[in-house]
Amino acid sequence: MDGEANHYCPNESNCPPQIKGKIEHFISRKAMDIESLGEGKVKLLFDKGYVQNIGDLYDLKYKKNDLINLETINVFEGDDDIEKIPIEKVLFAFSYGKVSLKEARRLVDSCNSISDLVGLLKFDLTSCNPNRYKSASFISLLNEDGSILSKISAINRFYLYLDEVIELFGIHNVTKEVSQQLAHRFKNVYSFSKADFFHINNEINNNIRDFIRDNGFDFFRKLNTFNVISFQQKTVDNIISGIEESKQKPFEKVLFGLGIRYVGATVASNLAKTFRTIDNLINARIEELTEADEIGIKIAESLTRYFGNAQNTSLIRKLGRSGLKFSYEQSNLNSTILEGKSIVVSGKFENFSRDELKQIVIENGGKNVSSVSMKTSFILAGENMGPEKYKKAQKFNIQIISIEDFVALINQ
DNA sequence: TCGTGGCGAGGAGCTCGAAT
DNA sequence: ATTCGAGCTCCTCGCCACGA
Repeated sequence: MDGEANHYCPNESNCPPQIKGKIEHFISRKAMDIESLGEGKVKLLFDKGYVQNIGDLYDLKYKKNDLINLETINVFEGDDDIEKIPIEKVLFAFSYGKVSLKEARRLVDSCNSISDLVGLLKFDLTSCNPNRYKSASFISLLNEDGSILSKISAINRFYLYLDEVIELFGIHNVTKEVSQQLAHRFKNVYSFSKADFFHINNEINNNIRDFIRDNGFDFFRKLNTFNVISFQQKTVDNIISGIEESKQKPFEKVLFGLGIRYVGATVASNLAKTFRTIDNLINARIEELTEADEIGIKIAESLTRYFGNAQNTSLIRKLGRSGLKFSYEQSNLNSTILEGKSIVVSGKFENFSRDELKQIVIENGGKNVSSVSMKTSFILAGENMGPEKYKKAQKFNIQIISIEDFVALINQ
């Protein structure tokens, strides 16, 4: 879109990054706040076909046993350095458990050049007491096939590219071309499991198949170029209970979670209060929408576009059947002491979270705002309030009050 | 058992642009 | 012209899983 920093993919319902982004938005703190799920786990669940849209999250409880022990090596998209592997990780991976990553790092740190390192690996450590230096047995392993050391020496860098590591890895059978093919293939998958790993290698070269089948996955795991994401019992329990608890979230949070363009937390809250139910909102015409507080033509058009898509309305029906709230529940005001006041909450508080304080503001008739302006009534400041907010408060002469003063004000 | 490392939670600031 | 929310990035710290 012209003049905009953000580009919206027109292929909304079939573009994987956009679908994953919508799921991430839905589970985020400001929306449904589903604990223990985040970017990495959402991507794994999506890539493995467990979650194709936000509605599928509510079916995960039926697949609990499939999720436990689900594991992937996760390649982050757009990471330019993904191919560069520090030499200590290469040594760690080649040691097949004989040397720790920490120990490999210590070895590398003690060297100023690759020839120092090769020298150290070739001579010094083999004479050490193996109990003091676990590396010793590893070094003798490297020495059995001098070509590993000589190749590292020839490369003369403290990092290797992925294809160079693969070339070292399958040292007797892998050609330069095959290692480049493999490196390219790994770079261009987002995540893969042990089964995917065998599949890739079977495709490429039968000669190295057996070797990789026995050692490959663990080797790449050790290389740590890829992040390992795994679902253990505790994680799965936390995710399932987080998803169940999200059914208690009020309508405005659900509405925000749908990820409709221009509908953030505040707009969602206004819409929920004004239209009361999802059906009223779906059926509202543009002119009815723009009559609502702070809703202009852009937001109204965005809403009608969203609700005009049958996939979106069927998703909403599915979420409704799962037990999510799609009608507004009026919260009882504790007082009207903050009526007409715009309040900024900033910093850390010992006994309250910021969200709790914002809820207290609403329950007492006040309005939460996120940035300081001349219209701000006061700032409720905890430890380490934003320095820019402080500057603006000084500039506009806005009162800054402590949590103690705020509590006293509410309890008047 | 303890150290390590990644993910997620919770906080911040900044820019852009919609609403008024 | 001004206000302030949306949408983004960045930072720190605690939790969890894994390996030595």
